[in-house]
Amino acid sequence: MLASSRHEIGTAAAAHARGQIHVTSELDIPGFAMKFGRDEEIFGEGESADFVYKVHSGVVRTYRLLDDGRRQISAFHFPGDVFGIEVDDEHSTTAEAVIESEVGLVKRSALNRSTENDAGAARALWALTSRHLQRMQRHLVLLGRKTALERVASFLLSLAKQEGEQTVAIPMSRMDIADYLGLTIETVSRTLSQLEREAAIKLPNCRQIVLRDRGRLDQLAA
Amino acid sequence: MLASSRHEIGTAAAAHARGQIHVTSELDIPGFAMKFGRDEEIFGEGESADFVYKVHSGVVRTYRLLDDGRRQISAFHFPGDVFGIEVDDEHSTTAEAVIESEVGLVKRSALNRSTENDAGAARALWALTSRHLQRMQRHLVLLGRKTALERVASFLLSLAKQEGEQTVAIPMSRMDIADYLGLTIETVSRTLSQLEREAAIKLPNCRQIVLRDRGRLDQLAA
DNA sequence: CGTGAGTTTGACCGAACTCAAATCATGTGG
DNA sequence: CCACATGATTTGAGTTCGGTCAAACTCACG
Repeated sequence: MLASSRHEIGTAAAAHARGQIHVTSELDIPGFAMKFGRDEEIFGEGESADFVYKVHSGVVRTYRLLDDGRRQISAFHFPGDVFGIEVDDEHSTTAEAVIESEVGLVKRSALNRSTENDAGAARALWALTSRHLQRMQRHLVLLGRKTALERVASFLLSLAKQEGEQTVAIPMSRMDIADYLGLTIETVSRTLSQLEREAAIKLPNCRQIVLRDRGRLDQLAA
Repeated sequence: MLASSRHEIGTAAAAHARGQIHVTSELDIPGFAMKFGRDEEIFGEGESADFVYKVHSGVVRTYRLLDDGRRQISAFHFPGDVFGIEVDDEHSTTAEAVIESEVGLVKRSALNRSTENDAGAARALWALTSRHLQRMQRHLVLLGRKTALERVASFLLSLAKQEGEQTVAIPMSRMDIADYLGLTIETVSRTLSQLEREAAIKLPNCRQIVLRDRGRLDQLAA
């Protein structure tokens, strides 16, 4: 149940202060980009929310931690996804790179300025937040009402949608999947094995999954 | 596991068309108010999202339904809470009155108009959505990582915060609580009984709970 | 190759679920 | 006002799904 120990190499804000940045332009608001290594923290829960982030490449997880180490990953963010938006001054989750990732940053102050003049920008920001909310609501059903088999099937399909391919690369560890689906790594592993026995998928190795019977998965995803 | 049958007396939009409305002003945007009886539907998932709603009195639940009837209540809305905000044209959840409730309505078109001119209004709308998102994230942890005891304790405390009193009125049924916490009614009931045996609470009747040892509840809520 | 983290598998356990019966609450008609 | 009918809640007994603990396996890296 305990989340594995994570090394905190530094936050985006800290690295920014250290000058480890690559300037670029982003969206319609100027920003810059940063690279984060595997498991590197992008921002921490409770930290000052000075930036909004966008995945350029790689995968990012955002999560909340309970006192005793139980972890709930609220979302994985893929290229094109924006994350770290907050109304309050503090981040309500921690964000880490799942694999080496390039992330675009926009200063929140700049964003605020532009939303005060530009109703379109304001609406875009709201729309992003609202999409997050929709994802959370779907996730809520999954965590509250679905079986392990259904959770894993839903997860695989959502990954497949990301990739569109027949064979899906799994960028995250079993621990990440478990903490996202509200299961243990053993249950995730067993469920994948079961799906393979049922010939719904094939797993050549633990980071690669071939969808063999998408109908079966769709049925399970409900 | 099946949600109990619900009678659909009509939607807000339909009633509006029938003229069953009480005109009033709401927030900084003019709107009107409606009364809904126990279990009456306010809007349905997939229906056109023509209004945004605010609880004046009573309690409202919003939920999603799976094909086979499994239900996940995403939130209870109490007086002062705004619900039914959508970016898309369709409601992503169903909303029903838990008890007789008076609800304020604002036309979305009016809201859109005002957010295009007024950056403050736009930000207020975004802030509301963002608060919903925060609630969802906390709920996510509860559904994914907490035990039945912890879920029920968290729920009681959140109700108590609504009321601020020592003795808490429970407006919703065990079924509602179960579908909110991702449990069964039997588990909810047993857990409440256990908390009573532990002297953490007292339940004079099934719709009334006295908080006896808030420290214990806080500890469980983690 | 050897080492160690990550993953899979096995055996067992326990929290929550299911099914069923008893109890409580609420509203209705006599 | 009481007695009953109906639905909601509680309690009980037994089951099961997913968790825990432990061992075996895999694979990437030095």
